Amino acid sequence: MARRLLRAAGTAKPEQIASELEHEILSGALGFGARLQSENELVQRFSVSRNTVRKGLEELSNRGLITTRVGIGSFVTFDGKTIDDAVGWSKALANAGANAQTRTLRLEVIEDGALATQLGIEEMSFIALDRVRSDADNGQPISIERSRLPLSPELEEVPLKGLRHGSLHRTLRAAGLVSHHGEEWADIEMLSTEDAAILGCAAGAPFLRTRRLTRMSDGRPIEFVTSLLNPAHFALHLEF
Amino acid sequence: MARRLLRAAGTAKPEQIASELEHEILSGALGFGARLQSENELVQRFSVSRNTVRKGLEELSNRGLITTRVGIGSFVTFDGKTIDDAVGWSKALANAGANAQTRTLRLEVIEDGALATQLGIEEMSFIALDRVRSDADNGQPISIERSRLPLSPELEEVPLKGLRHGSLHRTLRAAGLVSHHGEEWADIEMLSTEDAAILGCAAGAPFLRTRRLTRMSDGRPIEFVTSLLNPAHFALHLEF
DNA sequence: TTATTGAACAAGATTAAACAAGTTCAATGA
DNA sequence: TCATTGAACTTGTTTAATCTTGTTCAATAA
Repeated sequence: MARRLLRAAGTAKPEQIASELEHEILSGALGFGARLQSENELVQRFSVSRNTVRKGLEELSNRGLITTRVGIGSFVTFDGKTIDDAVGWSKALANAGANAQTRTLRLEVIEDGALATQLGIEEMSFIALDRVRSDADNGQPISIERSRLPLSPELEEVPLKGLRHGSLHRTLRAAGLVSHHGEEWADIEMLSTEDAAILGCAAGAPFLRTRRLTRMSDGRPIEFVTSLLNPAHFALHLEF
Repeated sequence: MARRLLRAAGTAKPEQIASELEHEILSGALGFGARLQSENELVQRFSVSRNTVRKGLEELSNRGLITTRVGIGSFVTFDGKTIDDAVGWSKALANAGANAQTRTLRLEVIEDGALATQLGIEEMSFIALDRVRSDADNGQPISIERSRLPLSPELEEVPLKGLRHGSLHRTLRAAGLVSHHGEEWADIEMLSTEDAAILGCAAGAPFLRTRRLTRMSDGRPIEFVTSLLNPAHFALHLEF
């Protein structure tokens, strides 16, 4: 809850609770129809009084996210589309409204001690998923995404069976890996010769590079993804 | 505390208290979102009256370091690492830990119908504030920031009197213009010859460009700022 | 004169407790 | 088998006490 508290710093407790639960709903961790924890359970979880919990739930009810029924509990009644492939904090927008095609470059298990150290975990095995995105019209590659997922029992079958419906987000959700908070970096990188070959650009061309690390609510890293975006096709966009 | 008191000897008590607390905030002892001691606790800590404590807190609030809420307390709302005077959601981090110097290129009132149209407002007068940031060590320019603020009665004196404490954030805060939400875009721009001359780089060099629009809670635009950041010195960083 | 104090009261936030009322489910007994 | 009971859960509602900051004002000290 630490991250959420940061965002809601200086606000009243009911607002912090509403913010935390709203995030779980909008991120899809609590899907349509799901039952929230009972008020007494929330009392223990947030270490507040029941009155305070109830004010938070009332706020969520006012926002149209949940409905509450006597003797039963509170349920998610928000049917809006949850944002696929990550939370709605920063998205890369294609300038050309072109449809993008995705091609998988590789999907396998790798060992990466350096990344494990960087993430502060012991597990050195990762699922490596490299994908290249292309303009559906002319077939020109416009971005590369390299995902690294710490290998967990829930994900062991992924390299064999592939992604669920071709979506990494759905695969992670099905495995119970829901992103809660994280970090993103954005800077400029000059293309290496290998990447330039994949992307059909000149080596040394400046590309927008984003690196994103998402974590679970307990801080365990879920995914580290590095994207190379053709600046002619992409800009980063963020609403706050 | 002894040293602090010595340093602030001869100044008013509220100022001493503000100075002491400011030091704790700037040093990181009180991080973003942290709650300050209650006023009654501060009364005991500094052995002054509550009115005096409150004056000190009011001073900190004016400096943009804390916000205070009835029935809850005072909270640190100063991020400490924001490169520009803005909300602490996306920050450009200098790779070199160098201190940055800021030089004002211009501060005047301009007319910009295109921008007014883009922002969806009728007022075509803006305060234009262009600043260049330089490495304090070697004096090399590393970024340009161009702010455009819709001219309002509260801001009419700014071009004449300058910024409050040299800070745009404090000036806006004093004018009651508090940013509530907004948008940001980030992409790559090749330097124009004029910008290249200011920045001491070659024309056509790829720079990180961010454009940010902040609005008040009622949707009125407060500031539109375009930044050009030297990719050798800056990366964008976002926590979510 | 000015800064500071001390005190009182208002108003918002939070807690803790008690009780009412709706739901579920298993045990009970005819 | 079937209806009933009752315990154990749920949310709904109210109350009082205690914490917080907001505001005002007269007394006091430098």
